[in-house]
Amino acid sequence: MKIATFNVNGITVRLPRLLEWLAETAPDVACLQELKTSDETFPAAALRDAGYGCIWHGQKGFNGVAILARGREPVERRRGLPGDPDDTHSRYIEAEVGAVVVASIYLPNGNPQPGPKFAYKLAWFERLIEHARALHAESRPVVLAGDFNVVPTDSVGDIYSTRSWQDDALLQPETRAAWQRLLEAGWADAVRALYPDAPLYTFWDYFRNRWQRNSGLRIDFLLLNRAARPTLSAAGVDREVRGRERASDHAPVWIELDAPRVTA
DNA sequence: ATGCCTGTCTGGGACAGA
Repeated sequence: MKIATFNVNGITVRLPRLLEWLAETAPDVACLQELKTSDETFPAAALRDAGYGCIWHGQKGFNGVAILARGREPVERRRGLPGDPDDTHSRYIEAEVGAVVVASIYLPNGNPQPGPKFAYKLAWFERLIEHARALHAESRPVVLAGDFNVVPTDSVGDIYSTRSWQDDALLQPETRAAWQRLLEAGWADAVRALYPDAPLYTFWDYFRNRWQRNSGLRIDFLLLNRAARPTLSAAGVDREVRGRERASDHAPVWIELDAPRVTA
């Protein structure tokens, strides 16, 4: 089963690129972020015509997450994280697709920091860690996929250079500490697990020719719980998608899971 | 030193993104 995550940066303007990528790579599950459109204007018909059932949590103008499943309907389990009834952002949706549980996550950016947006980011991260605790304990395979808005380390495997990013919310110690606590609960960073040292950038800013210079950041991830980890067989970043006309500033990331093992 | 681009909603600027 191929599971992908793709921050589309506006599904309306990106629809041709999204459909093209779905046709080329045929993921069984695709988690999308930054739909930037309301529930009413989500292009469900076009995606169904492309062979994908979908659930989505939209929001006018910004945020928005979706889960697509090839040839089937995702069974929604939850939209929005627990822990803050006043949180109006559409950043989390969770579903069952066959034997697998999948979450599409758009963690807050948090800039500028310090400030209320950074505080919101850290608080949202805490809610995710808390919710993920129960997910990790499930006996079924669980995949947390999305844009986590964190650069895990200063290494060239995660960022081309920190010079322009020292004060950015994505690199702050508090952000990285939250990321580490999430992983320490047992989640495996799937793509990194297969490629321990390679640059695995998933985002290149639109300006300053950052794509052309390969000045990228690794901020999109697929995390696996204990049940999913042994089934991981392949992973990658569809970098070429970032170089196309009218591209998102993120590239799709994907993993391949073998059929879940049956325990005797 | 700086959203330098891009998308969205709007109604030409502002906000958000990372």
